[in-house]
Amino acid sequence: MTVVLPVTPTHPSRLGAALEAAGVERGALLAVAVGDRVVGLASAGARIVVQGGVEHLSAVDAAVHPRWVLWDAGSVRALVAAGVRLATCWHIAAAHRLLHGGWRADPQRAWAVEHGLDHRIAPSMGQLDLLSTATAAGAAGDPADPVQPDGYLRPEWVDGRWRADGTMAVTWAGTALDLARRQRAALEAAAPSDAEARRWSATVHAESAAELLCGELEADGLPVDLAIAAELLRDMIGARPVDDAAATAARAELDGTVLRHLPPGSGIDLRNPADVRSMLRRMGIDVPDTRAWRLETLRGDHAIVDDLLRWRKVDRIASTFGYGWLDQHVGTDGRLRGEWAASDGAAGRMTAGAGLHNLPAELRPMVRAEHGHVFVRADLGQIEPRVLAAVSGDPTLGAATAEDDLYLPVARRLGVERSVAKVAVLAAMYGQTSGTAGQALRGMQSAYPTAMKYLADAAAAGETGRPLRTFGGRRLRMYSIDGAADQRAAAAGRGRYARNAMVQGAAAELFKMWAVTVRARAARGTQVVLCLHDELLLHVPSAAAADTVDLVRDGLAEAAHRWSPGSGVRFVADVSVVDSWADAKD
DNA sequence: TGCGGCTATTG
DNA sequence: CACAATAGCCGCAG
Repeated sequence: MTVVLPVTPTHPSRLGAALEAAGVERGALLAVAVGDRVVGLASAGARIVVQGGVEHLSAVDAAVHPRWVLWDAGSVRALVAAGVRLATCWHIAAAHRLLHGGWRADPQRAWAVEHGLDHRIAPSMGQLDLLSTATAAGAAGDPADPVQPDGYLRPEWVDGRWRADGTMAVTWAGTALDLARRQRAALEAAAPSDAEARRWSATVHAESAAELLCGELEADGLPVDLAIAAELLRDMIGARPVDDAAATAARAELDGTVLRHLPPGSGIDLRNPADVRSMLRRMGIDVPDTRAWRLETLRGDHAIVDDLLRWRKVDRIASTFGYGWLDQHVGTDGRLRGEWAASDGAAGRMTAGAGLHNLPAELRPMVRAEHGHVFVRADLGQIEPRVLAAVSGDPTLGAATAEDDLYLPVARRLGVERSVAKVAVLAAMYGQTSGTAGQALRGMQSAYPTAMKYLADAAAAGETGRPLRTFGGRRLRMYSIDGAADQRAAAAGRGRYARNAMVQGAAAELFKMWAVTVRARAARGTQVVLCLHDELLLHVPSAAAADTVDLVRDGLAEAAHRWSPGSGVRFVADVSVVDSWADAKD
C-alpha cells in the first residue's frame, strides 16, 4: 500500500516522523531522487514529496539510518555538493557492475539488463528526433509512467524530466527502488549458497559506500602545501616561466643539455622515440627501444645516456606534474582534487585522476596536513598473497599469514631464499612463465596445491572465455579475442588477466570494505583524503590521532571478518602518524 | 580530431 | 617489463 505524504520539512524531525510512520526503519531501502528544490522519496510503504532542498537528509539519515537507493555517481555528486553525507546506500550502478561486469552502468542499461531486455537497442534521447515506427510504438502509453509499454525506461525520464516536479520525483525514486529490489533478488538467485549470498551482499553494500566515499574524496581533495609545492618544482624544473616566450626558451635550454653532444642543427626531437633511437645509434649505442631501464645499464658507454635520462626525468615532471598541473588541480584552498571512480578497470579497483594515484615520490613532500591536523597513514602488508590464501582456502598458505612477513614461512617451506619465494608467489599470481621463477614455481605447486589450483582454474576459464566471479561476487567478463591475429597468444593473455583479476579484484573488495568501515567509524573532523589500492590516508585533528590509529586497526579486523568470516587469514597494516605523506613510516 | 605506440609514474 | 592503472607527446589516418 502506497501512502503519499506531502511534507514541507520546516524541521527535519517532521520528515523523520513521517518516515517512521510509514514503517521505514534502520537498513530499509529508501530511494531518493534529488530534483531542483524538490526531493522524491520512495520506500516499500511510502511515497514522500519533500518540498525544498536536500539539506535535511543528513539529519534524517542519522535518525532513521535507511539504506538510501541512488542511481549512479551523478546522484552522489548532487548530494555531496549540497553538503549531504549519507552513511550507507544501495548504489544501482555499483550493484550492476558487480552483478553483470563491465563498466557502463547508466540507469537505462541497468534497468534493461535486470528486466531481461537488450540494452543495445534501448531508446535514448538522441533517437527521439528521428523516431522510427518501432520505437514510437514502444514509447506509447502514459508519458507519466517512466516505463514504456515495451519495458524500457522513457529516455526523457532518464534525462531528468522529473526534476522540477515533486510527483514525478517520487515516481522516479519509486523506479529506482523497484530496480534495487530486483538487483537484490538477482544477486540472491545468482549466489550458489547462503554464505555466498551474504558475502556478495556485503560486497555490494561496501561498493555502494565506496561510491559515497569517492564523491567525498572528489569534494574534499588532498591537502597540499602550495609553498612547498612551488619550492619542489623550482628545484626540479626551474622557476615558473613568466610568459610563453620564457617557457619556450627554458625548454630549448633543457633540450640543449642533451643536444650539446650532437652537431648543431641535427634536427633531433627528444620527444620522438624514433629520433632518440637514431641519435643513440649515431653514438654507437644500438637499442631496440629507449626505455629508461634499458638505458640504465648503458650509462657508462656515452655521456649522452646520463644526460638523456636526466632530461627525461625533468621533462616528465615539467609536462605532467609542473606548474600547469598545479594550477589546474589544486584549488586556492590548497586541496588537490581529481575525479574518483569506485570500481574501475579489469578487477574493480578504485581509480583517480589528476595524478592522485601516480604522484612521483619526489613530489609527495608537498602533501601536508593542515594546521592543527596530522595524517594517519595506513597500508596493508602483502595484501595479494594474503587474499589468495583467503579466497582459495589453502590451509598451508593460510597458516603462513600468521606471520608478519608471509614470505618467510613460504621460503622455509620451499627451501629457498626469501627473495626467491616472493618472486615465485608473485609469478604464480601474475601468470609469469619465463624467467627465474620456474624452479620455485614447481615448489609452489606441491607446497600450496589448493591456492595453485584456484589460480589455474581461473586461468583456464580465462583462456576459454568463460566468465568468472571474484570472492565478493564481482562478475569478470572475458573480452572477445575473435579478431586477434594470434589466437593462442591472445588466449594466454586472457588467462593471465583472469588469474590476476581474481586476486587483485578480491583485494580491491577487501580494501574498500576496510576504507568504508573506517569512514563509517571516523570521528567528526576526520576525512579520508586518499585511497591507493592498499593504502589509506586520513586527515585528522591532531588530538584525534591516537584514537584514529586504533580505529584504522580495528576497522581492518572488522572488515576482514565481514569479508571472509572464519577463513583464519590474518591481515596486517602498517599505521603511522605523519605531517607529510612523504614522511617515513613509524 | 581520434587513436595506437612509446614513455613515465604509481600500487 | 609478469598484473593493474593515469597521463603526456608524437605520428598518422581520416
